[in-house]
Amino acid sequence: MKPTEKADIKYTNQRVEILTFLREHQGHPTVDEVYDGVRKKLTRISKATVYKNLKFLTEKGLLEEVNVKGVSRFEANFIPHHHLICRECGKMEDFNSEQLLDYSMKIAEEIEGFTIVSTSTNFYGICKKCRECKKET
Amino acid sequence: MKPTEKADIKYTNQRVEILTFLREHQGHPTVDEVYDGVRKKLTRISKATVYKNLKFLTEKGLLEEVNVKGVSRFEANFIPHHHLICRECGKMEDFNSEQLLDYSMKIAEEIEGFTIVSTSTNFYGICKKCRECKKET
DNA sequence: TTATTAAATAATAATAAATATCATTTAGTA
DNA sequence: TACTAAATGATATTTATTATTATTTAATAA
Ligand SMILES: [Mn+2]
Ligand SMILES: [Mn+2]
Ligand SMILES: [Zn+2]
Ligand SMILES: [Zn+2]
Repeated sequence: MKPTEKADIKYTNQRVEILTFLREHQGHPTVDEVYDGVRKKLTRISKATVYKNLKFLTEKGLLEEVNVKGVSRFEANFIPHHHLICRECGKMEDFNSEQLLDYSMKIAEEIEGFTIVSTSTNFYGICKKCRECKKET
Repeated sequence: MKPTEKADIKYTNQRVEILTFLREHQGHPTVDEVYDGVRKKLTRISKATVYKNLKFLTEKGLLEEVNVKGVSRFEANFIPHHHLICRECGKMEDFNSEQLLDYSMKIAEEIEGFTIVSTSTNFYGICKKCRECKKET
């Protein structure tokens, strides 16, 4: 693990592989996708360990849990960004717009009762693939 | 149910009560909160019916499922709006900003590969209650 | 480098959440 | 009012998640 990395945790092989996998796969993988991915390196890893560590790493602030259409997914990208979400298939892509972040944070300053520290905008629609599938029918 | 309402569905007592409850409780209730709320009117309603109908009404476009900190919640407010989300307790409040919707939709026009139909911004932070709790410790 | 030890793991059991089944009831209609 | 497809309630089943525990391991210091 990078020596620059904060977090006072034990970097076990299992945790390193989970983090590495998520950092190399920016598509917001599910629990099962993480499990299958990590198993290629650590064939004996238990699914309970994957569950426990996804939860643990999320609590420690090294991961974020997101949810699309009822399915939990995990995010390792901590650079503030937005998401394009397909209402059809649940695909979730990163989308960057510094100006939208700035605009939202400016608006956040006006909000009372909540102390806002970050924002993220979801863009809902239909992805290219799903749009083409629908045309065919 | 309002005669103006679309949706070609059977308006059973159970469905009417679920929709009514969610429309009268804008705080994004969970499955259990819906179940408990609706049971005050329909004491014999089954939990399976609540699950089935929340899913059904979501598919029919009369409800929306959201998720905060791994917990499913339901939304009956279809007027485009934003959310203030407490990272501490998971509270989720509505927040309106027409200008932010406009700004986001303008940006959405530039996006390729996705056809965007709506946007919503999440403001993450800490609510008043949680902030005061933390001060005390 | 090796010994020590608290924490993490694998395997599995236990819970909780969600869905499926099916006999009975009901909303919508004719 | 009678008919029928669909919905319900009760419960079984499945799936997702968390807890338990004997064993292993990462981090620390001798
Ligand atoms: Mn992302
Ligand atoms: Mn809302
Ligand atoms: Zn899609
Ligand atoms: Zn709070």
